[in-house]
This record gives sequence, structure tokens and C-alpha cells, in this order.
Amino acid sequence: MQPSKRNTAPTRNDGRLVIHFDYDCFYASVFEAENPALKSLPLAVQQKQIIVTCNYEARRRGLHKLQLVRDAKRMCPEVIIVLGEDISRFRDASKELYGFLRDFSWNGKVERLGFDEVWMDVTDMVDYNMELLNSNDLAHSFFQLDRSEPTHGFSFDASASAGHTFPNVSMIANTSATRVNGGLGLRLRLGSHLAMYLRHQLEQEKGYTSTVGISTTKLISKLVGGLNKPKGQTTLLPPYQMNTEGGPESNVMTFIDSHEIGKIPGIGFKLAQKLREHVLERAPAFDDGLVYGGTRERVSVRDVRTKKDMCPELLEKLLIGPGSPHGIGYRIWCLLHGVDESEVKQARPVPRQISIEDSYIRLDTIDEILKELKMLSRSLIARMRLDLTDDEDYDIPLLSNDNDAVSKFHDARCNTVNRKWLAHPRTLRLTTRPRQPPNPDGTRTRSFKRISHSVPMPTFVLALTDSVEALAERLVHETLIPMFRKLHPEKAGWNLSLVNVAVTNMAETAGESRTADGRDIGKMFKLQEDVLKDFTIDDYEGLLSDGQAKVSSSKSAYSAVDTGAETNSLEDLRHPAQYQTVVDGAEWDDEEDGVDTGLVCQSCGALVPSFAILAHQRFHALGD
DNA sequence: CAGGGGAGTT
DNA sequence: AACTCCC
Repeated sequence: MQPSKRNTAPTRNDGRLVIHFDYDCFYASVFEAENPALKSLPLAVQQKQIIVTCNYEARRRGLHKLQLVRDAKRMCPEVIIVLGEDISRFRDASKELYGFLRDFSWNGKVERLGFDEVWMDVTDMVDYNMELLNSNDLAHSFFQLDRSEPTHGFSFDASASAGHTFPNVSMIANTSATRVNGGLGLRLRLGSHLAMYLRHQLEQEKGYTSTVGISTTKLISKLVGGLNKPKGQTTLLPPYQMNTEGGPESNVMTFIDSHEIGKIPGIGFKLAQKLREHVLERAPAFDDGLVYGGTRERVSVRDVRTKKDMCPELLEKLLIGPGSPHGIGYRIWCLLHGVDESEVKQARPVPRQISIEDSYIRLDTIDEILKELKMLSRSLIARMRLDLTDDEDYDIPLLSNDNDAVSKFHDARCNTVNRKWLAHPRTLRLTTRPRQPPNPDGTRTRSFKRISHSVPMPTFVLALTDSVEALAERLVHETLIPMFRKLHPEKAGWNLSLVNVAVTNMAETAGESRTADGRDIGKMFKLQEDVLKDFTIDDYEGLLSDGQAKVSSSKSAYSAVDTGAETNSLEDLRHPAQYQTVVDGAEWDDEEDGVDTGLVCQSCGALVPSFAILAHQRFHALGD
């Protein structure tokens, strides 16, 4: 980057419309939805000795999240406390609400974070409805929820936004003004009405209230939603563009600048501490303590952004460390300016990993280990069957002319095992957290370091006809105990504070293109976005020297990837012509099968794991 | 590491 | 395999 452009703010791209949902006090709401009588009473959810969350009746009486049960009872003796250590009901409710919201989406870009947050990219819905507006009568508008059904939707007043705004002023209807910036003001307004409609649906149909933010990125929609909790929604008003000479201040900058640095999603504990240390020029006292030796401890986004010599390169130097991605300096630089190009990800059909863990005060005998591994294995296999299998029935209607299939359908119906794997894990991992041996002086250093060992997934676990119990037994003795010996070769002397058993590295089996909701189409979209992203990044470097004219080049990139030729060359990039994809078989009979999906080198025939392809290419380049 | 997850990167 | 981030 050129020295003169060091402090160039990243360019905003506000072409999207993103809504962020956060269900109000989710765990408590799950119990209230099951038993509505609880709604009018103070209710708290307990895990171990902690109130993990409580409803607003309880908060009115002084209770709060992460409070000791004892303190909560003292403060509010009437509080109703329910146990929430079994999280399955929360997981189920979360999936149901997620599915409910996703059914409104046109593009499938609906992403969940944890159990209680969802982003929706509704750009296509909003832009479609922008075209339907009658600019002479915005107050009587209709939002169409289905492109092929003009009457399916809701009426709304497009001359004002729904819910709260930041800044907190009512948006005065001004048609000529709203058309600047590609109509951003008006588009946000439509987004706010769609958000309001979806919140009402969520409450009416499912009984859950939510707090919502509306903006153009994941970052800003999530942050701005936090302004009106609970049961509120907030839209960040334009102008969004950075301040130019004499122009108005960007509301994005105004909004994000005052946030504590550690409150920005993507800036976690470690990064926040490093940034605070740099700004304060000394070690910060605590995570978010306010005062240290009488001096100011709070470090805001503005403090970091305006610190002397601040630039992407400095951030990179400051923040690079083990586990942190390269390019983090530029990413954080963008976050400091409220810029976040990350996409709302499409729904994934199956999870990337499933893990079960438990923590212990003391775990130091092999008998206890055996018992715990058995428990964890049972849970894990049960979860695998729940989350990685599908009912075979779904395929039958497609073959309904086939008599065999029809009778098979009935067989399957009567059979308790009529499921099949949507994906099977290729890797099994055992993780432990050893407790530190005591120091010479008797004190104990607390360590939360984990160690792990992975092996190819033993395929017998996938036999759906065997009982969970029998499979767990076999898994422990044949696989997990040997893995444990590898992690802890000593006969004794260890003491564990945590054990985790996980399956990862999922291989999707049959039926990847089964349904019309289009995972294949999803992949094409993703491919295009990747190209667009790469193009935009290169483009960004090239354009830095003249600062402007971002949008038009992004658009030309988009039309370029629309052609078949471009798509093919993209394939070539991802799978160099020299390599052929190894198709991972759907069989898992009993061969201790191919562990890693990779590519076969067409030069030497070697099976090369994906991560080693570049190295392998270099090998040939040097050798030849 | 509240707890018991989950997603990503090098 | 270890680390960082999110809830």
C-alpha cells in the first residue's frame, strides 16, 4: 500500500439489506412458550450455580444474567427457578424458529449464530418491492412476500420507517432525498417494515419476541439492534458514506466510534487486549474495567482508529499471533470503520462437527475414564443419528410409480430404522484438558489448554441397525481407549478437568441435489460470490490510488462471472487441471476407508490431500 | 475459563 | 493439532 494512502478509510458497499434477530432472553422464553402462565412471573434459568438468563419480570426485580443463584434468591425470594442444564429443548426451539424465518427467505441466506441469533440477507426481497412502490402514494404501499403471488404480503406505510431509528429522529418523507445513494434511505425503510412484519409473525405464530437491527451488513445490523432491548427494532439511518469535505457525518462512523473496542463482533478478548495495550501504551488492567490507577481504562473504537500512525499494516503487526489469520490487520481496519463485507451464509444441510463434552472437578482413574467415555459416546451416537440422518420417506414420492418403491415405503414406515445418513463423519477426535500439577510453592496455575488426538472414523458406528448402547461400548474399547493412551501414555498421575468426544470432517452422502430448494444452486451462488470477492479485493488494491469509483467496477465483475466461460475458468482455479477430484464413496461397509478427500495428481498419480496441493505443485515445479 | 456447544484459521 | 472467535 502506498504511504500516502495509509490512512485511507475502506470503501463502503451498501448494496445489501441485512436484518439481525436476537430472541429476547431466549432460554427463559423457551420455558414461557411451553407454559405461558410463567410469562407474568419472575422466571430464571439455572445451570450449575449460575442464573444463565431470566425473564424481564425477574429483571424488573433486580435479577440479571450470570448471577449466582444464591444472590438471585436473596434479591427475589419469589423467583421461579428452572433447571436448564439439558440444552436439547433450547436446541429444538432454536431450529424451529430458524426454519420459520428461513421459509420467508427468497435466497436462502439465513444464518444462525448460537441458539438465539439469526441474520437474514433480504436484499432481493427489498429490491423487488422497491420496484413495486408508487412514489406518489408511499403511505399506501404493499410488500409482496412471494414473487409469484402478488396478493401474498402485507400493507405498510413506506413514507416512514417502522420501529426505532438511529439517530433517534423520525424520517421525514422526502422522495427526492430518498433516491440518493441508490435509494438507501427508502430501501432501509422497506427493510424495517419487513423486519417488523417478521417479528410479529414470530410472536403470533411461535410466541417469541425478538430484538432486531436493520442495516446493510452483518456487523452493523447486529450492533444497532442492541439499542432498543427487549422487543424492539432499530434501523441505522443514512448517510452511511464516510465524511467527505463539507459533507454530512457518516451515521455508521458516529454509531460505531463510541463502542468499547471489545464489544465489536470479531474483536474478541485477545485482540481487544492487544489493542487496548497499544492505545494506553501499557498493560490494560482487566477485560473491560473502567479505571486503572486513576486513569481511563475504557478504550473506544475511535481511540483505536485515531491513534497515531494507525493503519492496516500497523494493526497486522500488532495483532498477528498463533491461530490468527493473515490479513487480520486489514479486516480489523475495516471493522473500525464499520465496514464488513462478510456474506450472510446459506443454510448448511448438516453441521460441520458434533461434539459432546463434560467437565469434572477430578477425573484421575481409568475406571472413571471408562465410565465417562461411555456416557459421552452414547450421547454422541444419539446426536449423530438425530442430526446427520434423514427419513428415507422423502425420496419415495418421486418414485411413486414404482411398485417396489411403494412397498419399500410401507416397509420403511413400519420399520423403526428407516433413516439414512445425510453425511458421515470421517474423523473422530478425543480432547482432554489436563489439570496443571501443583507448583513447588503449593499454588496451582490454572491452565485451560486442551490437547487432542484424531483418528479416521471407525465405520461400524454408522450401523443404524445396532443399538446405541452396543455401538458406544465398542467405540470406547476399540477406539477411544487407545486414543486416550496416546494422549496420556503415563499409567497414572494425570488428572483431567474436561473430556470431549467429537466427530468432524463430514462427507455428504447421497442426495446432494435431491430437493428443489437447491443446494446445488446454493453452491453456484457461493462460487460466484467467491469470484466477486477476489475481484473486489484485487480491485480494491488497484483503486486505492484514486480512492473512488468502487461500485461500478464491482458491477462489471458481477456480469463477468455470469458467463459460462468465466465459471469454467473458476473451476480450473479451484481444481487445477492437473488434478482430479476423488469421489468419496457412499459406502462405509468395513474397509478402513480413504481418510481424507483429496485430489489425484495427474503427473505422478499420488493422492494429495487438499491442504497439500500447493506444496505438491511446487514439488513438481522444482523437480521437473 | 458460567456452561456446552459451534464456526473458522494456520 | 492448536488457537481464536461467537453464543
